Amino acid sequence: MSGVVTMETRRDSEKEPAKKTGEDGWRELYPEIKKCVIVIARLRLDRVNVKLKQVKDGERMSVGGRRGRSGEPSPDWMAPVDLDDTDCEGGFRSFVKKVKVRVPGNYGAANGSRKPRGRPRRAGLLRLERCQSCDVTADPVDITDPAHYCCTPQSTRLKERGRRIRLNDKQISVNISQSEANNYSLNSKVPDTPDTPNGQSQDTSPSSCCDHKDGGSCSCSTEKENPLSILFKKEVKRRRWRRRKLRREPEDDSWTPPRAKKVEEEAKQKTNQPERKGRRRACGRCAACLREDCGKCLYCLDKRKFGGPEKKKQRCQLRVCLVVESNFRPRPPQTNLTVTTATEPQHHRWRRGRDENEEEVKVTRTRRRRWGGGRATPRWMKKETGGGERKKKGKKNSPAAQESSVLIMPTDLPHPLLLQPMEEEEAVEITRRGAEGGLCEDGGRAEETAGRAWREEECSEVVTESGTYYEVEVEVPGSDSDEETLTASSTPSEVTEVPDDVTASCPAYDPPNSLELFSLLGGGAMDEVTCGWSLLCLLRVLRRTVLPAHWVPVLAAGPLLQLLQCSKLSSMSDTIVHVQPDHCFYITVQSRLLPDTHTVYRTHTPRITQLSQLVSLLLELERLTVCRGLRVRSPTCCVLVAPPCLTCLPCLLQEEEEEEEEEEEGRMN
DNA sequence: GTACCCGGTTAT
DNA sequence: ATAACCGGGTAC
Ligand SMILES: [Zn+2]
Ligand SMILES: [Zn+2]
Repeated sequence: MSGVVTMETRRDSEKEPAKKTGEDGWRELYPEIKKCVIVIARLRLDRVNVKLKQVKDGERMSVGGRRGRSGEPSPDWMAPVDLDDTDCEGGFRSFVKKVKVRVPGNYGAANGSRKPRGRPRRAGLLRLERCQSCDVTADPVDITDPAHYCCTPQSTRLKERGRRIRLNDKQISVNISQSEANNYSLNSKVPDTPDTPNGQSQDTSPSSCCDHKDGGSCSCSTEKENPLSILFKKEVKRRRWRRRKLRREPEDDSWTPPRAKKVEEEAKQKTNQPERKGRRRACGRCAACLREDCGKCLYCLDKRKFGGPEKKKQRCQLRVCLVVESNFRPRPPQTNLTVTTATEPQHHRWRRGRDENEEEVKVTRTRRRRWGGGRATPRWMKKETGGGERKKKGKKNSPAAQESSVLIMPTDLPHPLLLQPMEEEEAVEITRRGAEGGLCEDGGRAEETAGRAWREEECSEVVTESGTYYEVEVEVPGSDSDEETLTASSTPSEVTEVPDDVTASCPAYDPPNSLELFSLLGGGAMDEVTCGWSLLCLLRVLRRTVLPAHWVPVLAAGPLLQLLQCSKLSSMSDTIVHVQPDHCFYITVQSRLLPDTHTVYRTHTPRITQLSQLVSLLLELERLTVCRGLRVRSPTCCVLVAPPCLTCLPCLLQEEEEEEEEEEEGRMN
């Protein structure tokens, strides 16, 4: 046994200073350490100390002193170690954990291991990883237990872990006391490290520890001492365990806490999320795709053909496919498209969440989509599983249920895109509530004049209690079918009631009640009559539904059901959603047809089969604005753009081109 | 084999 | 969170 080393991790904010006392310094001081004890303790609120004590093989730590509040520490967490001064104040305790330490070195040449991916690593980051020889599948493993923290990619598990490992986090004491026997290994690449067959298990690279790429030759499972990397990192804020892997990687190459795994799997099943297949591709048709590399942007300059170092390896910024991009990433305010300061793949951000753009090229509008990615599906678009009962009950007391003709508007509206119904959602969006619903018994309808003010409050309540789904309850009092409640999903927005008299063109006839359930799934052949009929049904439902502000449903010749934005104040004024008898829709804006390639077609099922879809569509439209295409209007103008953009890219480019031309002309003269 | 560039990983 | 790097999938 030799000295004690203190590894100090500081808050991100106080980086840099005293590097030598940090991990690097630690390593420099004790390059020969092979085994040690890690002590994690909280000394001060603003600092984390990890003490490392070198121990000999098999040596037993005999530690007196403090014990965890909950009694004996588990064998692996040997005991609290005496830390100087004040460390136990505030209810935190220190424990000792056996770890193996290897001296960091450079990857590469010496042991023939691979260069890690990603940014070049700073030399010698100390990494901590759960030993693969541990029984990670043993059931009652507490994922909150630092002992089970395994770390691989910084951005994934490590981050998860960091959240808990933060020693100024109260949880640490709890977590540690629950620990079980586990081994850690500490290491970074060392030249003298015995190599492994595929040269990967030693890799500090993200997928490293058990990257069975080569088909099961991983040494992790067989070699107890397999060194894994560990990184002490305090900062982390992932909300859930996330495991990612290359498509081709085998399933079990990395460890996910069982519980988290389970959750993940369940979630996956629930959302019916299709396996990701292939990578996304640009549409190849949009203005951007058809463009040539600009040769000026950051990525162009990176390309070999422009004499670049080929480091960034990204597509020309001006060629970022519009179809893909316009979907989810509003462009930065700056409209200067020749910028070279633009950030590197911002698109990475949204890409991650939504992976639907693969198959771009062949997707036609007849294909029904399912959005699975990203945040959980709002509940309203999920199948109701035995929630019927509960729902009713809950509603009874909910403010929403007590108001008539009032829309609840949650305040924090998620991106409308996230509200997309799943492809296979059931047609249960609109449910009839019979008399037994008993809503509103207490004269809840009195509120018709209620301003919008109160709703904010109510909304948040609703949101809080019901999680993340948005539901609008509309009570239609006094109609022939007394006490009828429609439930439609929606999102906050200005809302208005649909005036009854707007639908003048609607023939005055009443579809049978059985059709009031607006559900047109089932597809199949529908004759004209049926189609017209179904439009009527839809119209009828719409008339009873609170729609986003100033959208008015009317029936037009065709037959067509049109939704008009009647307000001149809306950015969507003069926009019409045309729903055809087969419930496919198209959109016109100021008499211009919204091009088929436009996002909204991609983000919505081609057929409107659910009221929710329609509402969602309208809400999404409300987010957009008409491309001003000031001086010129590109033939491929997108018509609707997402602010802060005011002009679509094609128009901008065209404008740009013309400007250039003009400039040249000016020069010539 | 090469060019392109997506998307995971890592530094900051 | 975001900028940067680069392995590797894919089309050719
Ligand atoms: Zn470019
Ligand atoms: Zn494109």
